[in-house]
Amino acid sequence: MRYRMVLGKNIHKYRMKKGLSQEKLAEYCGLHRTYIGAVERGERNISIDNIEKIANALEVDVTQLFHNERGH
Amino acid sequence: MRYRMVLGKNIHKYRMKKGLSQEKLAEYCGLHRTYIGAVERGERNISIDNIEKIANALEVDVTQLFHNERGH
DNA sequence: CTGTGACTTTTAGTCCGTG
DNA sequence: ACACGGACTAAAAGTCACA
Repeated sequence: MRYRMVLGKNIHKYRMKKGLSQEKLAEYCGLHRTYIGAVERGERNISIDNIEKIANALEVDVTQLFHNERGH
Repeated sequence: MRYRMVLGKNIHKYRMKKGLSQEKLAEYCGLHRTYIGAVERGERNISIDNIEKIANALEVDVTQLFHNERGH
């Protein structure tokens, strides 16, 4: 199960891009700040409804959150 | 919350494309057949780990399951 | 082969803190 | 501002009998 890690990394990336704190993002999507942190670390098995909420708050498409940047 | 509907439709589509029954797909991804059915109908708020399992069983990328075909 | 309602178990998700 | 923990509540996971 490693897609939750990809998701966490991407949430972190887009959150930083918007200059938001975990607290602010949590506020925008109606979730708890400790939960956002855990998701970014890949510790939680997040559900699709919440993935959608976070994507909306970050103003990105859901598919963008699943994009796996491997590589360099 | 409507991404779970998109997901359900796509799971159904790719399952049909492979000529699988809900039972067979359930067997391949280690889930229960009634659960697969409920997900296809958009009744369950499925988590990322299970989305990944289903994508693997269908041999498609996770992002494909989120692709929204609109259009007539 | 699939839909549905009911059900129990597990975990998501919250809220209180700490360093 | 973030990581992490414990305790708690809401909801998802997972199963079943029957239509």
